[in-house]
This record gives sequence, C-alpha cells and structure tokens, in this order.
Amino acid sequence: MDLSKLPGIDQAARLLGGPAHDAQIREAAWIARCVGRGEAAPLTPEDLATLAQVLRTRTYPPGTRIFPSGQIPDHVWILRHGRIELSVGSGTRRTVIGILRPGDVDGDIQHLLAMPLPYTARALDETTCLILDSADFERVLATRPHIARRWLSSIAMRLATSQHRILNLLGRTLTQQTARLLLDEAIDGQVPLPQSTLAAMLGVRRPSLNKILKELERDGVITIRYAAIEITAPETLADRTG
Amino acid sequence: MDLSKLPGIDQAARLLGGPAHDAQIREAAWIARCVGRGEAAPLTPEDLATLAQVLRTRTYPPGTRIFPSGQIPDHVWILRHGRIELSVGSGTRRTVIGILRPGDVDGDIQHLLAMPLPYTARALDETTCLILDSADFERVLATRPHIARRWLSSIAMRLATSQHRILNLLGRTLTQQTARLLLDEAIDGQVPLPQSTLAAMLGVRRPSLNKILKELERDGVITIRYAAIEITAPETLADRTG
DNA sequence: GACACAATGTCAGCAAGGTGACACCATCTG
DNA sequence: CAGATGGTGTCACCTTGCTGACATTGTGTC
Repeated sequence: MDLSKLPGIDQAARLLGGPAHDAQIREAAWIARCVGRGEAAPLTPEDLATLAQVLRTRTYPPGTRIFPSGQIPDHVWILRHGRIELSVGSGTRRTVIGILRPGDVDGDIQHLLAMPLPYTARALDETTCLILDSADFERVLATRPHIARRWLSSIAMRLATSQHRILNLLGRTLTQQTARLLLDEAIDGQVPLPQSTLAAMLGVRRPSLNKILKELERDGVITIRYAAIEITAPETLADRTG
Repeated sequence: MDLSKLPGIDQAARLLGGPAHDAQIREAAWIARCVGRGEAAPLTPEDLATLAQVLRTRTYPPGTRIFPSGQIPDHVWILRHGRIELSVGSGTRRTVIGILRPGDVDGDIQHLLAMPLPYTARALDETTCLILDSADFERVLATRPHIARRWLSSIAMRLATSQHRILNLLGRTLTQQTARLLLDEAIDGQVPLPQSTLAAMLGVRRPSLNKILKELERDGVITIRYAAIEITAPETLADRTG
C-alpha cells in the first residue's frame, strides 16, 4: 500500500516542521491503520504527530527472544516486519498461543492490567518493531481520544480472534481443527510454518498432525512443502472445517 | 459492597438535580467498577451522570434467549444479577464459550467491529441487565475519555481471560483442564453448574468429564452435588492443574 | 560437494476419550 | 404425593491421538 496516500500525512509533516521526521510520521500513519480499522474514528494530523514523536524502532535477528514470560513489559511493541511466535513451554512440548504478523500489537494488555506476560515472544524471522514506552502509551491514550478509540477496536479484534480460536478447539475432530487453522493462518494460500509449529498451535503432537496433512494432500486439498503448506483447494478445505 | 461509599455518587446526584435519579446513578457507579479496575482513570461525577442518563434496565426469566447468534446487536448489555451462558450449537452438543457473571459486559465487541454475535446468549437464572444503546455507547466513548479508558481495561481483561483459557485447552490432559476450569469458575469454593455445562466448556462429552470428577471426589478434592461442584481441597486441585 | 541442521514420513503399541444407551436420583410443579 | 424434568452414574465397544523411535529428505554453509 502507498503510505503517502494516507490522509493527514502531509499536514502532520508540516506540523512537525519539515521532512526530517517524515519517516516517523509514516510509521505513525501505518500504526493508525494497524490499530483498529474504525472509520468512525479517523486520526487527525495532530494524532499522527503525537505518535511519531514517541516511537522508536528496533530490529531483532531470527530466533531472538524478544520478551520473556513472567515479566511486566515496560513498553508496547507494534510489529512492522517479520513474524513473532508467542508460546509457552519450550522445544517440541511448547504450546503456541499465536503468531504475530506485521501490524499486530502486543504488550499493551499487560500494561493495561499490570500483569506479567504469560507467554514468551520469539522472533521467527528478521523482525523490526516499533516501540512505544508504557508511559508514552498511557499519555497518548489519555490525551488523544481518537487513538484511544482505535486502540479499543484493536483489542476488540484480538478478543474476537481469540474466541474464534476457542470455538475451533472445542469438541472438533483434528481434521476440522487443522482445516480451520490452515485457512486462518494462510496468506495468499500459503502457510509458511513448519508442521511442528502448527501442531503446537493445536496442542497436538507432530505425528498426529502429519497424518491429517497427508490425508489432505492425498485428497488434493493442500500441497506439503518444506516448512510450509500450500492450499490448493480452499473451498474443499472450508468444507472440512465442519 | 456499599455503593453509597463510592466516590462521586453524591456529587453526581446533585448534578442531576436531586434524588430522583439516585438509583440510576448507583447503577452507573456500579458499571464504573465493572468496566475495568484501572485506578489510573477514576470516573468523575460527570461521567457517572452521563452513564446514568442513558441506561435502561431489563430483566429476563431463566432460559430466555437474550440474544441469538448471527445478528449485530444494537445495544451493549451489562449483567447486573444472574448468569448468562454464551454458547454455539444446541442441546448436549453445544459448546460453551463462557458464562457471564454480574459485572460482565457483552455486545460491545460486536458493535466496535460491526460483526454479528458468533454465539447465542441464554439466561441461566432470573437475570437483570443494564442496557446501553449502541449510539449512546459510541457517544459516551467519544465524549468521556475516562470511561473509554476503563472500557479499554475491561476488554483487555476479557482478552487475557480468553488467552488463559486457550492455554488451558492446548495439550493438557482432561484432568488438568478440569482442575483449572473448576478453579477458574469457582465462587467461594462453589461451581454452580451441571456437569453437562462443564463438559460443554471443555468441548468434551459428559461421561468423560464424569469419570474425572468421580476420581477427584474419590480423592477428597471435590464434592459432587446436584448441578454443582464444591471444592473441598483447593490446594490439591491446584496441584492437579499441572 | 560435504556437512550440519532442520523438517518430514512412518510405525507399532498404548492410553484416552467418544458413543449411545440405560438405570437411577433430585428437584420442582401441580 | 405423583409425575415431569433434568442431572448423575455407568458400561462395553470403538475411534482417535499419544509415545518414542528411527529413517529419510530439504536447505544453507563452508
């Protein structure tokens, strides 16, 4: 998408007094898209400028433990590039709560509730995050109603996703769960995750998942690749979700 | 708790010009407690008055379908008395997403995201709700930053609960899941739900759950009653959560 | 191309949970 | 107090997923 077409960018740049902060403003505008899609509450140029002033960028190599479980994070992070795995436990017995993709936000819940992170965040790829210190986060929420309103939508969306996932886990066969998981995680028909990770997302062992995947491949619904699944017949897969 | 001790009630009553709206203000103050516990954002008397002006009360007999799935609700409801079951499917094959208790809020997520309710809401007891029309909800959020801030905490808490539940479902034995569910749902050591409902919350059939419960009872951890479980040894039960 | 590493494919035996059915018990209503 | 309703206890049989192990294949590096 073309960020320069976002409303408010030019005005925001002028507000800050020049193109020096241009990149930051673009980042802020990008957050605006990520944090809630509520058209009811568009961000003003001032909102964008406020966000841009307090953002930092940070990159992590693949495999980095971005945040360990059990601590209260002192900042909120917004994923810009790459993927982050949220998991509990380690190795092949871990369970995966979710995979963050560009645009996803984390650490805000724990700040709002003053609770420690219940999972560990690990970079799957080379990853860059936008960092917002907790104090700045609080200040932005308190002084920028539009941003607060969007953040509300962002958390609401995560809650809806989480409930959807619970529904998929309860009282369904592994085939049904697998079909739905693949559809949920696919981007352009590709699910770029190894089978061990997919198994950890369903709380089952790899051999069990592998059996289901081979059945689906035999039926021509998916193609199994190295550390990835390709969905070749999305409609058939949808049928199998029950 | 003694509502008359809540800060702001008296001032709010005066703002509204007398004791006529006293009950409504008390309801609003009660909401204030329910919607987020953030001491960082206490509600002002004006906030309470705003809430009180737009609230309606409604009661439902037990068994009522309060809201059917598949529709976008036109109001937000806050549970005052009784319990509401959120479920998908019907009869013994339904799966239960959650049980709302006094203080819980629902319908706001779907309004924020303009999505239909993915589950059916059914009253388990004689139930009274405080009703907030969607338009009023939106107006309150836009004009009362403190309320918006509290609502943010409310949704954040629901998200944390939801993730906690996913963790409990993934890769754990039924005994572990049952132990955690009982601890999570207990009030004063009592879980006033029939076994069929508990089974539907774990996505498991009643005979399977019954077997686990009998084991726990044999070990003196719980007592099985009619449509209820009493936890007699919470520490032992906690040990069994894994 | 040789190597290390990671991911996939597979199996036989075992444990856990589903199925459907039926008897029995608690509670409520009339 | 009698019947209706709904909750609980239990069973034999079957299906599903786990266990742990091992062989094989893909990918990137030196």
